[in-house]
Amino acid sequence: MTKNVPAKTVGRLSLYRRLLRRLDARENPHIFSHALADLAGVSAAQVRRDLMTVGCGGSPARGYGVNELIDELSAFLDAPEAQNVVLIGVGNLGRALLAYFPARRPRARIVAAFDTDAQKAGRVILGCRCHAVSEMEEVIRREGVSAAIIAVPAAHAQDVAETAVRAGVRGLLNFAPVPLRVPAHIYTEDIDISTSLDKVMYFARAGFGADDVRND
Amino acid sequence: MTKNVPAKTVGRLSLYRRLLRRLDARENPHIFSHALADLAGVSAAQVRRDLMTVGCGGSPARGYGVNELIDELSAFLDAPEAQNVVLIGVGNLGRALLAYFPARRPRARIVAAFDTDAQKAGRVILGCRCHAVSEMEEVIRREGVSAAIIAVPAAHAQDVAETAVRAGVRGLLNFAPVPLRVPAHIYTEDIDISTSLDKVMYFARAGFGADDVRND
DNA sequence: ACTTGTGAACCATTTCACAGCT
DNA sequence: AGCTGTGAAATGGTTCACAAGT
Repeated sequence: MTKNVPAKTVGRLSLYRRLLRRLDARENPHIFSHALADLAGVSAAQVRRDLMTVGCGGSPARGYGVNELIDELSAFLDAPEAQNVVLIGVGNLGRALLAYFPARRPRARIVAAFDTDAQKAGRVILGCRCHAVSEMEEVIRREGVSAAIIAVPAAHAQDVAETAVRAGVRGLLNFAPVPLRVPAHIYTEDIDISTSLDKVMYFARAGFGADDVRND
Repeated sequence: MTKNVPAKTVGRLSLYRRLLRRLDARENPHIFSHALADLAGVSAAQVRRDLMTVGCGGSPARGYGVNELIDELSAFLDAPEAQNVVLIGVGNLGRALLAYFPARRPRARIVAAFDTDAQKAGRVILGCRCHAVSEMEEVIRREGVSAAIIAVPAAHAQDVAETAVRAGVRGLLNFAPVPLRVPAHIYTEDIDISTSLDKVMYFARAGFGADDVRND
């Protein structure tokens, strides 16, 4: 069924949904592609093409129905039932993620965390039970976890990724500053903060003329 | 001079440099494009093209000199002197970033942090002086800050971005889950953790056949 | 008059493939 | 024999532009 929607499109659809939810649908129950495009910082044609890709339609007279769109996007983006997620690495970043996620993402339940620090094993940190890394494979299997968030130092990232994949995880959100070598059918999203800062520092440098920077 | 190198290429160059630094140049003072490609998870042709773009050369016999490459990449990526950066928003994520960055990025000095919480103003958090947001414009000007890291809630992101830009910042690293509307000559890198998790959740779902997922 | 939906054109980026070097 | 450097081709993604709808 799913017609091979590009990752970039999925990303924008997630953004559209978030922006639409911030709108008060009572004030304005409909929105035109160019208005949503403005909010998202993309072109109107891009919005229409993205929505078309997942079968969302609007009317030339009124545009797209806000609530309708939110529901259709959710039907596309969300799995039928909530998906279980684990966090690997409960350092500074890991704790920030624990504080950030559970609140606003009820469809992705962080069911367990793992850390090599023996002090942390067994404790409950920010509402999330923390286990030793040695228990990871068993817990992931038992809980039917579909994705893992990797927030460990570079040196351990490949290792924990392999363990997670062996246990049946199908998606990885990788904050470690190294690319992971995993089988092709495992989806990996890298969030490389160091590289991002390098890019910002590079383009923030004085010396770019009229600034014809090609961003993506 | 700088010949309009695409942001994606700059990102990979930053990655190559990081990977090369992890190598022990004594063990292996030279590296072939396919070996570096393997480490970076890209094609060998990609590596050669990227290095060519910034004028790095190798020899068909030995490949590229590791230390030489690190130096050439640094000459390209780094500004002549260290650049000053500020952090806006000292919540959970902001503190994690403070703990993460200063250690490993000596070229990007986080010279100040800002928060609306009056409790934090004046204090030194993780080695970084924290100011009230009202002082932001003045501090950014005084310190000659070239980039800002935005780690505030969605509702405040546009506001603080505008203030930072008004004060002369040229690059933004945005962790808030909304796109920023800033002038075209300001480089913005969005790190949208919510969207990234949505993408992982989407592609981690069961039901993708032989997995012909188009990633980027 | 202003919109949506969409084939076609366009553009950026990646990969191919091979000449030239060692 | 195996590499680098690089035009040329291919791929993937975005924008154009316009027919059709209201």
